[in-house]
Amino acid sequence: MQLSPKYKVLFDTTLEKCSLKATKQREHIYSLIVDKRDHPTADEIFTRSRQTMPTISLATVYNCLDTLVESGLIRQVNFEREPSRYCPNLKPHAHFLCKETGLIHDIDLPTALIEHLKTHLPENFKADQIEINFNGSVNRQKN
Amino acid sequence: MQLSPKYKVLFDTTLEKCSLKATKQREHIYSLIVDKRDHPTADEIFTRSRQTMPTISLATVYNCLDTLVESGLIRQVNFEREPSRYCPNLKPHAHFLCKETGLIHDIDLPTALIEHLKTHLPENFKADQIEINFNGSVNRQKN
DNA sequence: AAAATTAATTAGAATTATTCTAATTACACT
DNA sequence: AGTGTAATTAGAATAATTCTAATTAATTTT
Repeated sequence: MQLSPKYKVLFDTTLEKCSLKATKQREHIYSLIVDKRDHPTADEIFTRSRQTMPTISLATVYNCLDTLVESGLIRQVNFEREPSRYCPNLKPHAHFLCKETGLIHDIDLPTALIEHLKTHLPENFKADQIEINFNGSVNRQKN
Repeated sequence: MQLSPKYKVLFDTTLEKCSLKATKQREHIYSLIVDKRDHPTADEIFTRSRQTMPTISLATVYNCLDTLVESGLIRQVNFEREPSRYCPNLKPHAHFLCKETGLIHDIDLPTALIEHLKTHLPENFKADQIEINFNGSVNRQKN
């Protein structure tokens, strides 16, 4: 609900750089995604945002999410054709969807590994982005 | 439209193994996907299938595609939230979506590399599947 | 500061891919 | 031939997202 100085600066400067306005709706939605990093859907974000900003509309949520994704402040995460989810982690990483819990986990991957993947492309192929999604289950740790 | 013996056997034995029936609609749809490997959508498959099987319904196309995916005869390919596409290539491979042409290309990846990716998962994470999607552009080769 | 311009938000309708429902058809087995 | 089960079918329903047109907010120009 309240962005920490670090994220506030990132938010302001990033939007500035894209000549987009740092509106209160955009900041509110961004702060929700930064605060609760459970990869929420647009609808979940809509519900959460109305708790403290009851007049916000679903269209605005979608608009703001698009803006945040385009500016590079958040990433859109898609598994199969499920509703899109949103993630504030900007480090290169993959995602893991646990089929038991439905939870999505960030998986850190070394940049070198991601670059290595690109070497398998034919030479006239130029990749802007790589998306790596794991499906599986997270086993409870023995104790 | 007519499955080669190799694919016909694969089709029959795979469905048999899953105790599913090798109906003419399923075979027809499978043959279209094997024949024209351009990663068609359900709707494109529906249009193509009606050319030689005019009574087939869209629901059947979806049902057959589900069946073929579940039996492992084809793979479902999803980019962002675009309509699902279908692919008969069963070797482990990634996909590359060219933003200029909209075409999807298969990218062969060594099994070892895919296995290597799994080593970056926390040890209690067990992956059933990995999906790797590239976005970018294919540059015309200089000549 | 008022007026004008532009961008962002809003509510609700529209779209689109997909799934569901209920009825019919096709086939395998007695 | 009759019965049971699975598959197909048409059309309705769903759900996520996008679109439209009107309003609001913010910024720049007069």
